[in-house]
Amino acid sequence: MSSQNASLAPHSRSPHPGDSGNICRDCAARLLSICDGQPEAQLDRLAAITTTLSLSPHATFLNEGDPAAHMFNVTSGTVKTYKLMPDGRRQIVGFLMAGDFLGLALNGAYAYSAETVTPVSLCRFPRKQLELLFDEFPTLERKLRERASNELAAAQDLMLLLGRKTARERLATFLLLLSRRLARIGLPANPITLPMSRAEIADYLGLTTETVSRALTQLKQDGIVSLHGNTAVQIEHPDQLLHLAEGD
Amino acid sequence: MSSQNASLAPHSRSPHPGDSGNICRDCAARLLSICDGQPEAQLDRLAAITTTLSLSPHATFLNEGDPAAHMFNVTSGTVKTYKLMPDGRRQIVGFLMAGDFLGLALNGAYAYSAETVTPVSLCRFPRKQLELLFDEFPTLERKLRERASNELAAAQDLMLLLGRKTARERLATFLLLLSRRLARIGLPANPITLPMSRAEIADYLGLTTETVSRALTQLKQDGIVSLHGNTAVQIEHPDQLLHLAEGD
DNA sequence: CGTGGAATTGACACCCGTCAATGACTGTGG
DNA sequence: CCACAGTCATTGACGGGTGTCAATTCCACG
Repeated sequence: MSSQNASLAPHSRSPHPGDSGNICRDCAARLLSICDGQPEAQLDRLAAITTTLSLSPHATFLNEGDPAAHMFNVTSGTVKTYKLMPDGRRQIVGFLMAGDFLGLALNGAYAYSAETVTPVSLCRFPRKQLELLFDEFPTLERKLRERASNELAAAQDLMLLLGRKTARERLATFLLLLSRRLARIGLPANPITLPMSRAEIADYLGLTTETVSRALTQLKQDGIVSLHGNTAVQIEHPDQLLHLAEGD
Repeated sequence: MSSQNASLAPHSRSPHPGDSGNICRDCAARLLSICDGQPEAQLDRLAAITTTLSLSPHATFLNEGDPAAHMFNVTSGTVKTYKLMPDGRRQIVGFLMAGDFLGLALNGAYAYSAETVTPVSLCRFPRKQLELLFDEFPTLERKLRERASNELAAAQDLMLLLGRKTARERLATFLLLLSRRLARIGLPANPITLPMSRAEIADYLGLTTETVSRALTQLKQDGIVSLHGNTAVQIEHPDQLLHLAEGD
């Protein structure tokens, strides 16, 4: 049951002659991605193997266990990557935004599934061809290694969260992480606009939607945050939120 | 309070002339590590910047937040990497054995602390010089990227465990992981010899020692495993253990 | 064979999950 | 512009799994 994905809508804008630039050189997410700092010549080569896609929300475009034929770069929107247990329990292992790379493979198969949260645009690279480019351009491989290291560090932070933090602390940590992340990609950091649902937050934090809701209400009642609608969260006391997140 | 570590005992066996080989070429863990498949010339260069260390158990040799001056490769024994919260809560993010690489940095600082579990020997590389070697030998960087990818996949498996599995399932998963890991480095896979204490298992699985103990007793009473002393665990029904680990 | 730390076991409390009901948004159609 | 429906979020009552605290028992080591 791979790719039960009706709304995948490839806008195959492969580079064509007559363009003033190429899709990589003009990429809005370039400075955020592994393409940052790559010389023009390499960008041209990269563009030649790139396909850009636009997906609607809630589209599964990658299934855990499927042969890892492609790698991706998110250029806009939010993607969730997750793992499922046979009985349906779900753990979201990452929310990916502009500049983030995905397509991690283990023995040639994807290690997780991926689904869009919002409308998303991404670049798709054939895995084999991208690996060949790595051989040619070590700076690209360097970028990817650095990226992998950062993700590993983030994963370990999440392990601490999942293994040792209370529901309240998890939510506080999450809000701060998201705030910083949004800032990095140039979106407002303080009235945070949550791209994802409570259920998705819960699956990321190892909780239930009810517990997320209760924890959020509690933060609101403590005056640490305020809510405006379901998706806007204003952090009223960043310092208190930080203390909460770190558990002291 | 960096390196409050009395038992660090560097046996500085830097390479010296007259040796039949170099410390990397003769390394017992070479085939398991990032050094696997590297040509002789690169191993010589690597050996030139390598210091080997022998540490006794429970030695902290790396502190979260300290400047990341070195990177390490475990050649024998078991190391734990962990993160601490201000109030003392601990999450072990990995047990590292022969062939494993550590020294992950975030903004030039270590992302976790590391402590020996058993007697350990490791190779230490100055970070700066190792990075220079990466520039020269892309195959080395490739190895490291692959390693980082694998660790990321392992980290995500652990996230699923920490976020969604019951105590019983966590322990089952742990025993299977450890069994496979021991096999890979050439140690017996079925009567598993646990290098770590119950408390360390607990800090890895996001539980308490009491819960680990209870879960283990339960597995024993179900006839799925049997215990011989505190450190030997025999898996009687690998299939049942596997089902348990996956939650069905 | 004795000693001390580690592991196990027990009693109990509490946080969070479960199940269920209510309430609040969003978008659609009258 | 409003009414309505459907989905999502919140709130409540309750139970269970795991943490906490304490007392044994076991085991490795001298």
